[in-house]
Amino acid sequence: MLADTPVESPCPPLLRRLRKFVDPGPDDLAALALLTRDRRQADAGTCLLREGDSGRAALLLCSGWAMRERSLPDGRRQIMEFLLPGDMCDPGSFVTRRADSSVLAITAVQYVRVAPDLLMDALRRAPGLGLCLWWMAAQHAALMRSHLLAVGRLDARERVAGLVWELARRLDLIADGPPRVYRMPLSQDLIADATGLSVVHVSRTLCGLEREGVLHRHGGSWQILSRRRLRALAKPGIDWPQALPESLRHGGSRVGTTDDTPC
Amino acid sequence: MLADTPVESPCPPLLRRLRKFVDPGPDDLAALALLTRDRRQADAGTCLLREGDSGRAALLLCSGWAMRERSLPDGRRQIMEFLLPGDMCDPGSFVTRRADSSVLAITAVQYVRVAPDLLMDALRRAPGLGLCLWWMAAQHAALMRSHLLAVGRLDARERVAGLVWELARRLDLIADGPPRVYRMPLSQDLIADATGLSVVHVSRTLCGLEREGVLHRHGGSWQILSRRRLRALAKPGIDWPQALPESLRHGGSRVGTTDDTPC
DNA sequence: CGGACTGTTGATCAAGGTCAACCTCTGTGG
DNA sequence: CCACAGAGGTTGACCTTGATCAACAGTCCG
Repeated sequence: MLADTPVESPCPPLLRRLRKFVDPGPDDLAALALLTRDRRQADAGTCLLREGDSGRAALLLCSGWAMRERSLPDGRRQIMEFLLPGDMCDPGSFVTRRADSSVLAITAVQYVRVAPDLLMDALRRAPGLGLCLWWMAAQHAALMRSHLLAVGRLDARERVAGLVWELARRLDLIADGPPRVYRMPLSQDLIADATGLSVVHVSRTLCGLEREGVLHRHGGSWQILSRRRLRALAKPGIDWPQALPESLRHGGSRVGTTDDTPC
Repeated sequence: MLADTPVESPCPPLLRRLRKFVDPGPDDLAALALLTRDRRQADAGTCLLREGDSGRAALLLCSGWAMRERSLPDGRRQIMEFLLPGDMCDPGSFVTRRADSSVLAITAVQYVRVAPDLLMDALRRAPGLGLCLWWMAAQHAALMRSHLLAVGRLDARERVAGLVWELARRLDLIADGPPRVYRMPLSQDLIADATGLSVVHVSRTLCGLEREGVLHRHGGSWQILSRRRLRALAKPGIDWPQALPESLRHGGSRVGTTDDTPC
């Protein structure tokens, strides 16, 4: 049985998230722990995965911040998402020939590189893990849709506020207690490329929000002064992330049926 | 064995796509056919899935066009994607409590509603089906990233050209021979909400492209006059979609290992 | 024939981009 | 200890893209 192999603490932020929303069984957790053998680290600015690469592997971010971006020959670029500790960065690459976007470390990071066959193996042994991945992928897709809505239809204030709100919420999820001050290693340059604005306008917008007493920045520390107003600005929030539906929870390795026979 | 249950032709466009890129085994195809029992149809304008709904089911579009959109209380909306015949519209809803976006029929459509346990069952019996879904999800995610790049960093001409280019390519994939004239039931209103532009500006942009001899419209028929120039405008194309990597193909029900024992 | 819907065109306006100067840190080397 | 460089941030002036408003032209349909 997988359940009693020695478990070296794999990735606390991820576990915290999964426990809260998906409720994986002990076998699944053990299988997950086995995936995290190939630990690595990288300095800020390093490219963990380059657009066009064919080296197929999923990345699991354990500490630090990273981002996924796609850029054009002329220098324009769009940041697709910021990756926080506990984020699994596309297992989709397994079924794809070349990466369509790059992943860059924003700060120094620790991460795990998961090879395809390792994951496939784990999936076969602990089917509940598949559910976890599926859930993460679904949450991720919803987040991408929020970004698309933001960039396509919100104005500058809303986009910037939305980004700050999103990141604060995501940090809440992986911290044990929601902090009053958030550490966010974001240059305005990054915010601009994530929101589709220019650096200058991001500066203006942030100053505006600060002047109105919505938030306060100092160094890399962000404080949300008016949760209410920030949230109101960050429209597309819906309730995110959502827990796995009841019918699928408390199942451990069970995959969504009502009968109790394992596998 | 599933392989010899009678197969009522399920959804030709989907099969065409899968055969070309994923190469599913006979068991997988049979399992797929069994999923398509709950056939339905809907008129243009009908809402197939409403934002906030908790009814969890995947939709498989068999004929006609649909779209996924998300809208704000004040009327702004963003179209996330257009759904063409053969598109599977988020099996992600299975692991989610409420839909974060709506799916609307653009034309009259035929579609299949796949219930969660039906799919879960099929996945257990024909594991290769999981690979198909995984592949589709990965392609879909890449497409969403293209949209995000477009809306965030491309100008109006590039966005509109990009959309036309994308749709033409996708139509090619599900047709047997690439047509010289594409039927696209797109009002400029839809194009606007998909590209994050205003209707008026879409009109101007399209007229511009037409004046320059890049494309030609008449009624719902679109003709690409200069493939080269349209493609050049539609930057973010990468090569999409990508076939499944060799190591995973020709596997039928095998899931990415080299040994031949089934399951 | 009249209305609804979609597309086109012109005039005007505003959100946000661009360019450039300047400022504040922080770290580095003399 | 100071001088300096470089990165990131702020501010102002000006310009451009695309939004908005409004009028009008086709087309479809009862």
